[in-house]
Amino acid sequence: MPEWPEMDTYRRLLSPLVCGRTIQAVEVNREKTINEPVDVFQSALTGRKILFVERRGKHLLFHLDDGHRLLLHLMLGGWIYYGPESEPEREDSRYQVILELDDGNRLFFGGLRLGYLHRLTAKGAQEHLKDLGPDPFDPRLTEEAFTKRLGKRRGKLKPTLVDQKLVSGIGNCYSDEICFDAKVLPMAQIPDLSEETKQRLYHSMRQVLEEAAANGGYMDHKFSADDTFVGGFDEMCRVYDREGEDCPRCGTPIRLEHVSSRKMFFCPSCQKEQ
DNA sequence: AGTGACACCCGAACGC
DNA sequence: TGCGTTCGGGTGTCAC
Repeated sequence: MPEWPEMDTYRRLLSPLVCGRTIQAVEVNREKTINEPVDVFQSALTGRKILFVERRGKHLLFHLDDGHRLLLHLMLGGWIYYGPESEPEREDSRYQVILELDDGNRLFFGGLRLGYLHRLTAKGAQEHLKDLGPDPFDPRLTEEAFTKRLGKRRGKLKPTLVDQKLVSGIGNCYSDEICFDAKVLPMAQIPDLSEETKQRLYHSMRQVLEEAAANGGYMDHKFSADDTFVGGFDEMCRVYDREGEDCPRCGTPIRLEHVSSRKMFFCPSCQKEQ
């Protein structure tokens, strides 16, 4: 669920808090979340300094002072919490991994059912991310580069937008929001799209992701005790999870359809096939 | 190359 | 209310 805006929000919030901090202790409550034996993971991380935090697509990379990286993917329903103590209503055991920092705060990784936190070499991390497409805001991904890239694809628009090889970071929610903003149906066939529509998709992609990130994305977990920012975009979604509600543009009820077990929310009136 | 099916996992939602 | 069952959703992989 966490997509580009959610992960970039985490990166922005975490960077000033954890850069330069040393990991003092590591708690692992679910061994499958990590990629090596718990004792190896713990002793390798203890004493390591976090240099900086990088986002690649929906991944977060914590760069460590020994050249290794901690690679995080929240997948479905994962979240991050930061503070001296966990969220009051949540037991520590609900968190799969907890990193204790040298300033008395802790980084809590929760909801990692399919998500993971892997300790990798620089090479290992690179290998893991080798198939990721460009970032939506990569300066090399110009309007022309994007429309060309999209134009090479066949098939339906939505499955292509969520394909991390096309552009990295777009998932179920924002693909629907982008299609709505660009006034095109998510089930439209890419070869049918006009050049203008592909150009609109490019600008909608950047506009929607930027607006969502500026409002804290749609995460439903607080980042810290006094956090009122994360999740602010939840009520700003135009179509996602709004089946039956009025389209904010034309008033037609939003429709939900499934394509290969994937939800698509759209306005059947003001979003078009081309 | 696109499409669909499946496995992974477990909290949440649902049904009785 | 409470217990058992089903479902969802990103990604990787595999078959067609």
